[in-house]
Amino acid sequence: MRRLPSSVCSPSSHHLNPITSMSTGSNSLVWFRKSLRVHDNPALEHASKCSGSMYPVFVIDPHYMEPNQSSFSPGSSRAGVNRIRFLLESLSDLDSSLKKLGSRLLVLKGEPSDVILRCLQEWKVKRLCFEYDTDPYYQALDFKVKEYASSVGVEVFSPVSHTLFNPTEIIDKNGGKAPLSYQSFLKIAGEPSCADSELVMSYSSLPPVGDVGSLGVSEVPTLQELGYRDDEQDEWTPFRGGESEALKRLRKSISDKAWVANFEKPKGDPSAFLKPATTVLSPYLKKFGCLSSRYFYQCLQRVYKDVKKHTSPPVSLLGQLLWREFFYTTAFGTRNFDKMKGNPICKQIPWKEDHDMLAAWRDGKTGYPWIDAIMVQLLKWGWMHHLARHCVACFLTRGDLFIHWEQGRDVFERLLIDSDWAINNGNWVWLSCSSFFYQALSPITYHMDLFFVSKVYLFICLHFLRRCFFGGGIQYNRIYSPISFGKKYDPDGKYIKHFLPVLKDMPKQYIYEPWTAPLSVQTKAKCIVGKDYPKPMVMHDEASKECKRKMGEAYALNKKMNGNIGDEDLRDLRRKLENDEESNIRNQRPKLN
DNA sequence: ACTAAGTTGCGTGT
DNA sequence: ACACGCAACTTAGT
Repeated sequence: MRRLPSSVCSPSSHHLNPITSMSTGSNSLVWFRKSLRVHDNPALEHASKCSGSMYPVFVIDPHYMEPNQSSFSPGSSRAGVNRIRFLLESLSDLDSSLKKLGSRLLVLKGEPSDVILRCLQEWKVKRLCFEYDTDPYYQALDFKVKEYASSVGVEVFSPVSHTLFNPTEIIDKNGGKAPLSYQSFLKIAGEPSCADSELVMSYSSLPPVGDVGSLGVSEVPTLQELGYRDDEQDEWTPFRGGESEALKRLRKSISDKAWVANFEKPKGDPSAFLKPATTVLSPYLKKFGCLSSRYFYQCLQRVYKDVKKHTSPPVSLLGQLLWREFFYTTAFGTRNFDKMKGNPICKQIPWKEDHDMLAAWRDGKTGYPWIDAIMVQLLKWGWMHHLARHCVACFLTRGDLFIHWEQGRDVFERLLIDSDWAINNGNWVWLSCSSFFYQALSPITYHMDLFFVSKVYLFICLHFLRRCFFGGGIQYNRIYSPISFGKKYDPDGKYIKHFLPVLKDMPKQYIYEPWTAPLSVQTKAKCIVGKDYPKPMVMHDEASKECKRKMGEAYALNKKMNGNIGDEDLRDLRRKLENDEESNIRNQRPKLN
């Protein structure tokens, strides 16, 4: 077995009690939450060093897992069936890996801190090991568990191993604040400690599980045993959960060295679904930790070493891994990160509350096939390409509907198999132009040293100065078109036809705008717009113009108030914007007729 | 006060 | 494929 650097254990190393940590021959409990894997799992490794029994535990938390019939799609109120299934597959895979090593996974049900406390008592555990977690839910839960454990003399080992960096350390290095731009994050973060350390990838055997007593331990349950139905939908996610699947997928991705070396995120095709344009490693990395981010990092570095030229962050594959780190750090270092109100880095914007519009977006019934197909892919697969997520998020918020990003966030959080608290919230804040939205200058800055050479460079100089003083443009003006964005990748609409079969016979010149097709064409395609497929809920040109205007006013107010905007200010602005909108419509009406 | 720098748009033209 | 006009920012650091 190979050792890890001690730095990975840092956040709670002060919990190492010199008296209890000497108690060899005692029992240990490894509590799995994320990190549903054997490889590079420091909590498991530490627990396995006990010379008594080791109890590997997973707690089924009713808070997340209680079936809810009144949700808009099958699942619990917090998770769709796709993600619950993905979790159960991950647990089964973990259980079978543990069984091969002479152990097994013990599944218990209940409020996790209650369950863990009972386990500690019943099994006379002396060492409790679980991965450190920055999500607010686990911060509160873990605090309770640690309090109890230290009060009864149980050693707690809680290493940072979900991320490459320790968010606490990065925030400290940055003077107590989370860095707000990717570039500044990279500068502060530097090299991760796993860059030159050996990771523990496997074991020859694990300590045996002791007597489990009367605590209601079970095997990994099935969907049906948990009370879910999966016969209500014809298509489900093609992605299977688990560490074995994660490692298989990783090996397949990195075996194509040229593909890894040339990976550039903004160039991927969001409409590719038969063979997605990205690795689809996110479900394995993010939510359940079936794949170690540190192992992935080392694999990428090995590939980069072997090739002459490769892309770099932010667009490279490594760049994607570091985006995850960036969002974890920012989310951990920001108060009320998942809310607009009371969030110091979030613009206060008078978003609309409109349940019907939200439901139309959520159910894939906006009347824009590109948007609806993406939302159907979310419902069916629990996964979409990153840029496809951008399109629907922009459409819901600042692009067309002007609905609150928190409501879109809730839908994603429930349905995505890779949904992750920090990354999901971070991306919604970003896409709604509520924070971190700055735009780089063009590479023309590189010509600075040539300014004096000729008239040509004088021109470039003037151009540069203009760009410099007036900036690269603010992003709320840059709206993804629900018609043309998809078209440039998939002019035939294959993606739309797969996820919206009602449009499968619509000719390709109308597939992105079926309401423009003559009635004879709609009849022939057996798809009458307004009957078989909805009419567009807003006209994009007008709606996006309206949104830009509202964003402009909201930004101006934020600037004027220096970010200190109260409920009343926001209500007044909302009223003003709505009045303006009405009078604009009134003024336009005569022209339209 | 000033400067530097910040992940990924659209429509139109060649 | 690439270039241009569009409209005309905000923050952190000095």
